Amino acid sequence: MQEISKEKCKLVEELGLNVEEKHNLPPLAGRIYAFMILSNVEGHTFEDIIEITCASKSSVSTNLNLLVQLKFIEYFTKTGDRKRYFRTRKNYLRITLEEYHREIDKELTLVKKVNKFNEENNPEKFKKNKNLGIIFQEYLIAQKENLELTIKKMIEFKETLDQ
Amino acid sequence: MQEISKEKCKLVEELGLNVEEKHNLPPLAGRIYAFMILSNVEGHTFEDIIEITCASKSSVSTNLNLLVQLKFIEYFTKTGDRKRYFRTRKNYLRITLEEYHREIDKELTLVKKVNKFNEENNPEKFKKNKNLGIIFQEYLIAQKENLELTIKKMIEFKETLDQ
DNA sequence: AATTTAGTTCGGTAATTTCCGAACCAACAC
DNA sequence: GTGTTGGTTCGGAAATTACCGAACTAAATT
Repeated sequence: MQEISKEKCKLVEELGLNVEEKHNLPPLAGRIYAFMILSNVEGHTFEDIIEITCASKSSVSTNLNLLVQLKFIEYFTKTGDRKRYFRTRKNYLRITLEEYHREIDKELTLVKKVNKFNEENNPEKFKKNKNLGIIFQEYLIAQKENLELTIKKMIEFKETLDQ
Repeated sequence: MQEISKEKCKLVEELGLNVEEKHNLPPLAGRIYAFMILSNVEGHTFEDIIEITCASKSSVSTNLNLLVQLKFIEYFTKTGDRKRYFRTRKNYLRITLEEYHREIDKELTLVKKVNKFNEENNPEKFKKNKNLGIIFQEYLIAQKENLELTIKKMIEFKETLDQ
């Protein structure tokens, strides 16, 4: 039985909501993941999660498995103990950034297509606005580069430390 | 009665989906907005939109009003004509960026809170991961700065041109 | 006054999502 | 074998969303 502070509860809700919408997860998955990010305990059991989230066994099972499958979390076991112990993966922040990267890439491809389309089909109307389209496109490129740089930084940092 | 190319139709769907999820709009609103972004006609009537989207009067009404209210589009009228003519606002790209900016800002505030929480409450576990949290935080700051720069660029560009 | 035009409002339905409970399974404990 | 622990699976309930049709309004037209 774990004691959880009011502060942590509030932060779990807030971070959970954010996780949920950034990664398009069910609310419960967001809360579980948020809780693990904010936890100092190395490994939470199935039972823990049920208590903390006040959700049913079935929902917790489904959402834990979803998070594992999406590689947001992982579990380990202890010899002579049937329970699973869940925790965030060590590289969960990098995973997040890599997802953002895919998103940006998709948006950039689309914006390029839109700009090209408007340049070809609506030259009168978009002559003046074309530059804005290009500025937008450049913004996305800069963002993508920043992402790539950050991902590289994270990998380097990790590699000098553990593993 | 407007003729719309296959290419445009496909792009409307693709861009519509993107708009829908980036701005959290109903699908129909996304498609309407996407269609206007890709249009060379200055001003589409209510009837136009119904035909193009194959949606009902009520849905079109609701979603057009939503888009107007959120300042994504605007309408003008012609003297001696009861119809409204809808089009994207001239600054619709800037509006988009400003929305992204609010989003990033929210995320940055949250990430700072999370980092602070973990530093204070989970020092053992997060000692090694703290730096990753900070790298993530710095990534968000860089992104925010890029956004601010781009918004400024857009405003400057617009000011030298019209108005 | 009656009709048409341009659009709004409201009630309800269909689709989707999220969660729950109950039944179930597999492994171990007694 | 019977019970308990740790968890999965499945059917359905509840909530939410997106859309539609029908009835409505308000202005213009005949």
